[in-house]
Amino acid sequence: MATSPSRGRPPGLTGPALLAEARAVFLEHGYTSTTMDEVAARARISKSSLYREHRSKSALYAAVVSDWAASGRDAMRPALDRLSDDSDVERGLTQLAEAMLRAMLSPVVVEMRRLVVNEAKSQPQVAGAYLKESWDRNIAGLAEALEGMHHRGRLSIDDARAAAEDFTWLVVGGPLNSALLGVQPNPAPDRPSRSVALFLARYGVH
Amino acid sequence: MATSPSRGRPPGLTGPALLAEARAVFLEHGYTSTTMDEVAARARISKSSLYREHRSKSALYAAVVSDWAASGRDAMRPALDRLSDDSDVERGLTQLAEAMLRAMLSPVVVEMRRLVVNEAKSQPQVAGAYLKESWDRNIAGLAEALEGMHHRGRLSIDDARAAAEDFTWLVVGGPLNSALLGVQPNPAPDRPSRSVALFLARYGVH
DNA sequence: CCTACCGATCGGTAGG
DNA sequence: CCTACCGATCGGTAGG
Repeated sequence: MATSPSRGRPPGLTGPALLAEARAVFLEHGYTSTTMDEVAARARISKSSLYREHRSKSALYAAVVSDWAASGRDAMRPALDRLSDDSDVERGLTQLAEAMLRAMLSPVVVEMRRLVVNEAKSQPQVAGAYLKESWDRNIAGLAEALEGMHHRGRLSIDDARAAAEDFTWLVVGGPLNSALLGVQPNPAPDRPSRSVALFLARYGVH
Repeated sequence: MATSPSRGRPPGLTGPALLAEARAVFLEHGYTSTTMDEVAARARISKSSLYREHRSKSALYAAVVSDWAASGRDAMRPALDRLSDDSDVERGLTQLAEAMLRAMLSPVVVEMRRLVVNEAKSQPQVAGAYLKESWDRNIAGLAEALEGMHHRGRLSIDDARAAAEDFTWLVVGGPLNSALLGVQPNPAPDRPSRSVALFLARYGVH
C-alpha cells in the first residue's frame, strides 16, 4: 500500500535540485523581485530550512550562478571536437558558428546573462566568476582548437586567443545584443557563413 | 536684498533636468530598488509633483530611457565624418574604433545598458526603442560612411549594413562584454588596429 | 535528548 | 505642495 519507501513527510528540494528551482525563480523575477518565500514555497521547504542551507539571499544567488556556470562549463566541447575533426575548414567553422548561436541565444542562457549583468555592480565577484567559467573557458577551448588547426596547416593563426575572440564576436555579437534587448533577431540564415568568410579572409590558408 | 529675481519657493527640477536626476537614481540603484521618494527628494519636488509629471514609476523609466536615447542619437557623427574625410583608410578606421570604444565603455553608457537589458523582459517596448535609437541608428550611420568609401574606391563593400555590424562587433564585442560584467578590460592598446586589420582583410581594396 | 522543521511574527519600507 | 497613511510584503529570526 505504501507508495513511498519511507513514511512521514515527503521531502522538499535540497542541494542541486534546490539551486535549480531557485535559478528558475531568479530568472522569472530578477534578483530584487525574487522573494525567499517564493523560493522556499516552490522547493516545498520552510524558510528556516532554506536559510539553514543558504545563509542569505545574496549567498543563494551566488550559489545559483556558480552551479550554473559549472554545469555549462564545457558546453561547446562536442562542437569544438567536430571542428577539429572536420577536413573542410569552412564547413567546420560554419557548423561551430551555428552551434554557438543555438547555445547563446537559448532563452535560459540569455536570461541568465541579463541577471548576472544586472547584479554585476552589487555582486562583482559573482559576475567575475561567471565570466571566467562560462566565457573565458569557452574562448580558451576555441583558441586551442584553432591552434591545432594552425599546426595541421589548415589555418594561419598568429594569436590564437585573439582569433578565438574575433570569431566569437563576429558570430554572436549582433544576435546576442538583440536577444538581450528582447528583440527577436531576424533569421538571416546566411549570417554564420558570412562571419566565417570574414574570419577566413584573415586567418585562412591561401 | 533679494538674491533671486523672483520671490517665493525656489523651484525644484522639472522636464529634462528632472529626467537627468531620475536617470542618475535609476543607474545607482537599478529599477526595482529605485524609489519614487528618493527621486522626488533629489529633484526637490514633492511626490505629488513627480506623479503629476509622470503618472507611474514605469512611465518615468520609459521617459528617462527615451530622453537618453534621443540625446545620444548622433553621438558618433563627428567620428564618422572624420572617417569619411581621412585619406588613410586604415588610420581613419582605427581612430573610429578608438572613438567607439571610448563612447561605449564609458561608465554611464555601460550602466544604462545594464538597466535597459534587465528591464527588457518587463518593458520590452522601452528596450526596443533604445535598440532602435541608440544602436540601429549608429550602425546605419557607419554603413552609410562605408558605402561612401566604397564608391570612392577605398573599400570593397558588398553589403554595407553587414560590414558595419561586423566592424562594430569586432571592435566593441569583447570589451563591452567585460565591462557589462564589471571587469576592467585589460588595456590592449593594439586591439583597435587588430580589429581594423581583420576588417580590411575582407573589405579592403587590394 | 537531538534533528529537522513548523507557524507566527519581528522591524522597516515599498508604490501610490 | 506636503504630511500622513493605505494594503502588502520584504528579508530574516524568534520560540517550541
